[in-house]
Amino acid sequence: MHIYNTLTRRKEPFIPLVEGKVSMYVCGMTVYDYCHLGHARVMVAFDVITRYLRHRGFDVTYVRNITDIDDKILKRADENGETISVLTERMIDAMHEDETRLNVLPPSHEPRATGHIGDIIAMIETLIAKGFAYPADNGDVYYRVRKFTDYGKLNNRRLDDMRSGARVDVDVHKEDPLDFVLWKSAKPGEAHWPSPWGDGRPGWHIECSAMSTCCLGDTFDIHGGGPDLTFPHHENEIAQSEAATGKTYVNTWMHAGAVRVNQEKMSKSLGNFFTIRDVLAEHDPEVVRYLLVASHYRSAINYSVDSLYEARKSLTRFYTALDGLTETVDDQGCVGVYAERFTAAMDDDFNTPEALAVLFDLVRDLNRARSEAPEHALRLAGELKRLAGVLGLLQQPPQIFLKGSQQQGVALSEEEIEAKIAQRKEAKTNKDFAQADAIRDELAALGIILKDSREGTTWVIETPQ
RNA sequence: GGCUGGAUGGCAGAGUGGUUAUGCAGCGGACUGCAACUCCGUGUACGCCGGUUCGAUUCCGACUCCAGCCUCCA
Repeated sequence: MHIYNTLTRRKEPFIPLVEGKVSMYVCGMTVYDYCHLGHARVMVAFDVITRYLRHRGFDVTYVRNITDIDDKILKRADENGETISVLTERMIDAMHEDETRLNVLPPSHEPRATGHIGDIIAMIETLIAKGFAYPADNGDVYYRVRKFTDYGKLNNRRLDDMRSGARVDVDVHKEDPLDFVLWKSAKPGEAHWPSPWGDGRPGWHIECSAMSTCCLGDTFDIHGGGPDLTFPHHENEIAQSEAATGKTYVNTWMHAGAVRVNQEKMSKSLGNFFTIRDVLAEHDPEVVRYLLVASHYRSAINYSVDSLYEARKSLTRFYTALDGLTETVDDQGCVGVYAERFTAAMDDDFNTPEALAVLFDLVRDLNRARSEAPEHALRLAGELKRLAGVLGLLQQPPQIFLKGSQQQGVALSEEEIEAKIAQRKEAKTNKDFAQADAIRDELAALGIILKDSREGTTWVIETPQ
């Protein structure tokens, strides 16, 4: 199995620290607002990774933190006239709801920054004791970047190049403009915790170092996150943790690709983001998940209504193939070639597009087998559902997907549609094809597509444009 | 300015030193009362310029363009 490592900028054989076990930490949400599709991308990417690693037999401990104390949270709570805990609890609930709808499994642990203040303070004390950090006279504690000689290794940056970029705040309290804050002193009225340096709150980067070490140990296998976290966040995490422990922090760094809109990154600061809940108000969650799985996790994806349409069409093909086949448990036999190809694709840095291509090949095989070799078709259907399940897809009953899930308003009830179909059957029996076609056209105008077969007539909801 | 990715057929999107990705759309055929679904067949693809090679879309170098990070952002 190979995974692309941001640190080395190449695919490497994946060898976990402890055979058969994987320790993984992913930077989660700062809970001051609803999650957008960029968050969905990270959630789904690492959900697929976790599911696949477990499918491969690894015992995965997946930790994803929640940042529940932060400048943006203070600001938003203040704007809303609510306490930070009321705000963060509401956003955490919303986040859990979003991920459940996207069929994202909960992480093994979901530590919160406010639950680890003691660990954070302890790590800062270690850094001060080792000379990697210093308290300033304003009550802040800063990390002494130049003391950590490996600083910049994740991003291939040198401190002196960054200086010339001149995009760093000059702060009279810092020894060096590039030093970053570990502990922020509280202004009057701000949420705060007591510390050896006075009342304050943790800086952003230190919480991840403290929580990951706390949950997974000084060194662990995989650290993941969004594309914009490589610098400075993950660089700073390395500086903090490796200075504090003297050990390698993380073996494999993984970063998801960006979600774009009109070729621009979807982000809070650009204001061009779609929240997950807004998108799910109009689209089947599985369609959104499919869209995210249909591209490789590291490549950028452009979000558009067209791309959702494509995703729905693809899922329709899958569900149409599964429709009417009660999957048998007997997944042995001569269908193993697909599992082999699927595994080969996923072993290669979680190549989900390739894995889906294998499943499409399986679908063709299945459709071909439907009439001539029904038992083979059943086995293939079972295999399709099993493999797609590793991607968190195709677990709905086909009819539920094809007849339109909850969101889509259909003008007729199922009974009314069945009545129309019965009328049309009557007309067909009487060779009144004009009448039969009129009924079919009438339903088609409502987005209901009829399919005749030897067994009778079924219907599905047309993929909305 | 520094750093990191990317540029594939109408669209989306993998991959490979020489042989079909896959999906959607298109075209031809089968099935059908006619359709839909499904199946069979099918097309002009690898940004640009050099280099290495018997042969490069795939390796190397230059160039152009796009995106991201360097400031809170997944």
